[in-house]
Amino acid sequence: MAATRDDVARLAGVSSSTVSYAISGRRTISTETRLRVERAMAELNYTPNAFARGLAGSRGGILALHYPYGRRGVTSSEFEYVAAATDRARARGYHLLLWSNPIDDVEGLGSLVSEGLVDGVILMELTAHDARVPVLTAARIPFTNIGRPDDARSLWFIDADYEAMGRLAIDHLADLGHERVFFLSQTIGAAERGSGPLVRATRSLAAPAADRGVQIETHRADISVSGGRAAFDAFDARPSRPTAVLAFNETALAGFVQAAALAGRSIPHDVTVVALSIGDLAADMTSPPLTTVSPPGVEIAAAAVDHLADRLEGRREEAPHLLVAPALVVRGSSARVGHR
Amino acid sequence: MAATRDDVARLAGVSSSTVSYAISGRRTISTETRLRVERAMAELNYTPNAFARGLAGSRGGILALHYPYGRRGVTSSEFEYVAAATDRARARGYHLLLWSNPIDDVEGLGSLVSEGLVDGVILMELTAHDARVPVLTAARIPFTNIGRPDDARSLWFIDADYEAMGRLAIDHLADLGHERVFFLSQTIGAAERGSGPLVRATRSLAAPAADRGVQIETHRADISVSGGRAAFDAFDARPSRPTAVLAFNETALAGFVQAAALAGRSIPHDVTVVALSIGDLAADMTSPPLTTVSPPGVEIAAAAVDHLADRLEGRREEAPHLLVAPALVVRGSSARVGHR
DNA sequence: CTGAAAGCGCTTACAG
DNA sequence: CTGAAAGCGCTTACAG
Repeated sequence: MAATRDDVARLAGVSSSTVSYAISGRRTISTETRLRVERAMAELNYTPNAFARGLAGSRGGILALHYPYGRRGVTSSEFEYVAAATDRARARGYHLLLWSNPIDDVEGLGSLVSEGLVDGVILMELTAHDARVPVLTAARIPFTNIGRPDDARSLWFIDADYEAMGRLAIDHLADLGHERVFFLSQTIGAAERGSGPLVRATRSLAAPAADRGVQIETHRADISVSGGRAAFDAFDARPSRPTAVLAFNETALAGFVQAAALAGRSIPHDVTVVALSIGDLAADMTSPPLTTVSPPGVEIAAAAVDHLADRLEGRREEAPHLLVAPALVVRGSSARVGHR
Repeated sequence: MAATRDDVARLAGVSSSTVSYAISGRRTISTETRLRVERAMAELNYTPNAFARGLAGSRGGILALHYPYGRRGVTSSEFEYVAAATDRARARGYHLLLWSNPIDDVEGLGSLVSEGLVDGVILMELTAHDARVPVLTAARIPFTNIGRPDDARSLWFIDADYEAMGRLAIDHLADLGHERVFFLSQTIGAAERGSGPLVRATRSLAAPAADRGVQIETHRADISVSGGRAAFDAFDARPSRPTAVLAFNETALAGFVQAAALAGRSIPHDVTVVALSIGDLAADMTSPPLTTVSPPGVEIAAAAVDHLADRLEGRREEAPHLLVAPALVVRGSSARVGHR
């Protein structure tokens, strides 16, 4: 059915290795020969067989994007991540495979790698001591990370700039006159213990808060809508309430906002809400829409693919540590203290 | 580095073809031989090479999930789709590749297929006259569809049961006493013209509405938050307003809900809202959370993988047309007419 | 600038 | 029940 390289060679009147070199460009070829080969390929509608290429060559042109499954909080922006990575991979001439394991099943990852199917891996949602890192290192397969483990010195990674995120959020709140902030944080499960993002987001608030004289009161909510409702109850029960909420828990925030509305507390008149790491779509779903400080997920995913492709193609040597700046988008949920 | 089939054969003291047959089970093997082979494989930590398998055999164990990109409305539940498909594929012993093209770039799809990498394809988000269908048919590659084109007689597909969806929604509204319903529909772009879901969702309302004496007033909103705000203005400006909104436009609904809140219209006291085809996560983001009638996206994705795998493995003959029943989840946005 | 040939690691008839 | 061997369609040294 499908044409092979030999068919093309025959039609073009050259050897099959010449066809290969014409395609890969790995050795000089006369313009005339190249044209004959190209015409033959077009006529036969020829596409090289991916398996044969992968088996014979050192590279197969397939990347894997790995996310840990069974996580509780699936944020709504994740599909954009995946789509952006897919599109960028294709633009660079790669296929993108989706891989997923429970975060503690690293053997599964190991055997996937040893099938030899993929040239490199992109790891999503790194935890502080991510068990996937040593597995991929031992397998000697190139990989890059979205997020970062605690010890990332020799690793390639792209991460949100949490320090900038914390400062942006605190500055926005301080500029609006807020002096006490209720930090709607997350409970940490066994798997996420010491999860990088939460730890770094939390830490990033301390210095700017001190600088701006803002007092932070942390509440760890369950990653669930009901966890958010309970958080509101805790918030609302305080004799003297903070004037602003800073959330790093998308799912709980939904419950918090609902409970606030039910209790007759108006956002932003009675309480200002700023959300960390929430996509535009989700931010626009609530009324009022949420003021957010978020890293640009789509850019991060595309940049991760570029990192890995550059590395595989030998265009980069040293391991880059790329921090992506977040953006503050002021929507309707934040206002000046005492605003009416 | 990695062990090959020959290494295993040598260690087990058998021929390499025996190792292959021990793995595939395609011919009878004495228990003792099988055990020796298994021990050798375990000791060498052997994993078959995926490229060699794909090249030599007829099946490579890779499926592709294809979504059209550049669509405007990315719903928040799509990642769950993809994750569910990935997990099910892995459970059945397949890798899942993500493919994406602009909906009108069918040549791109054609050349992806002709690389021979994948055993079969799952098409997402079918339109009424989807150009991908003839391409895959001509390529003689097995595929199954999530959604369906107009002419789906000979195709394998899984779709939401729109008739059931419409009836469930209208019955719920009628049971609550609503007699006039504002249908928050979508504008249709060139690409989605005659898009299956919108047409079928719209049609599905007519019969039950007639049965229950419900009057439907359709408004086509842009798929955007501002489109939803404009829709609310149109809704609110009517001298005599419908008492309920039925939405098939997730993004616009967000704007509608915001505008309603701004205008001081309370949901569900002043207006009942029921949303079609919205995921649980998004439904819980608003306050109040939304009553929804939605198909179970995760089940559909997993079922599509099963269909395709069954077909590839010769377990099914005739093309199944599977309609998945939607579920009504009553949350806080719907109430009896005149409810206080 | 181009060709003939070995080899990648499997699967699967063909023999026995 | 098992083995020896051809072949899948490429890439890439090796020659010229």
